[in-house]
Amino acid sequence: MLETATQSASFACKRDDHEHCIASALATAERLCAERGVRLTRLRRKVLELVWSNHRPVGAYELLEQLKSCGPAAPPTVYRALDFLQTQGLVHRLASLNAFIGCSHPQAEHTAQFLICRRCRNLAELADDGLSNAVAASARTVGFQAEEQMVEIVGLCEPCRRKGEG
Amino acid sequence: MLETATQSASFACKRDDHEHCIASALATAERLCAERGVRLTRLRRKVLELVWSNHRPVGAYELLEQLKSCGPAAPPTVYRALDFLQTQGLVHRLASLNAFIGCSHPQAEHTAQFLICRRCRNLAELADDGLSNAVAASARTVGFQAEEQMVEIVGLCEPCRRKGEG
DNA sequence: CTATTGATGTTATACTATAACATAACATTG
DNA sequence: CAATGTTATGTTATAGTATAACATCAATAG
Ligand SMILES: [Zn+2]
Ligand SMILES: [Zn+2]
Ligand SMILES: [Zn+2]
Ligand SMILES: [Zn+2]
Repeated sequence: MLETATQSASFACKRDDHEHCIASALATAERLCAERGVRLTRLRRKVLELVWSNHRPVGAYELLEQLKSCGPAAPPTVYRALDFLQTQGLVHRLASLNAFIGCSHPQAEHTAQFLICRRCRNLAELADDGLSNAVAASARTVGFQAEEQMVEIVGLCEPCRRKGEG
Repeated sequence: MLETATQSASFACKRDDHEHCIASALATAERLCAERGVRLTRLRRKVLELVWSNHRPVGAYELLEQLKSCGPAAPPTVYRALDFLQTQGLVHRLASLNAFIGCSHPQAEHTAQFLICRRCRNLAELADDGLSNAVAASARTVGFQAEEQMVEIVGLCEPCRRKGEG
């Protein structure tokens, strides 16, 4: 499959595909961690599964509640797992929501942009290299060397736009 | 003075100009609030002054401590003032830092981008309409209608870049 | 096996933000 | 001015987010 510069996820995922979408994310994570020689432990795997199961930006304490159903868990438990998953590029943190979301293409290095629908609360991840370059270029005009970008966009996704302002 | 699409502030402000820079921000705020028929009360004005005095992204509880030196103050005191100032476009909130900064050109409608130096912790505000349009256009490619943008860029400002990685 | 390292458990605490209700200041108007 | 409605502030409590510090456990490596 040819990959375009701009990829999106989550808005596109139908409810029916969702089990597959979780399984696929976990399989990719297993593979990447094996390749990298890092340990996707049961706990970390479980947290990643929960992140994908929610299928929308989810807070650390929400994950904690869900995690408690399979054993004891305290805040550091979930934050440590999330730190690992972020380091491995398997989840992203959304600064404007204090929430986490599974990365939809963790196999590729990318700077991501996030589209947050204010109506249905769903999220899509872009990896628009052109946009990312434009951001870096804009910073460079004032002599600033960009290293990390946080681009989070709030608005209406297509389905919600069709349904009207509601 | 001709204004270009991309404006920057804060990195450019020398320490010597800083008193003037605070006074000017307060004067502009007074004028804008008068024009709009909203009340820049003593408390709100004081909070805005503190935001500018710090001259870098500053947390609500830092402001609270500073505010306590002129009377009683609790968290809601400072958060309410900040809410007002944000609504009037006089300060911006930085989602990635949980911090606030004075807007460097509150007289004009704009979507801002923020450059955060990881070394000196200073911040510059851009208002690059071209970039803002590029962000909106990128969202539109997947049918998303952008309404609010959060663009926060971490890296090295020019002076810090010259001084080396440190 | 044992030393070393990395991962998890556990408790406490720091930091960020808002809810809820009481009081005070300000504005309108009769 | 007095009565009233409205906006702003004071005050207390609590919700929500994240990390420090230290103990224990599990997985390698020698
Ligand atoms: Zn991603
Ligand atoms: Zn939507
Ligand atoms: Zn601004
Ligand atoms: Zn710097």
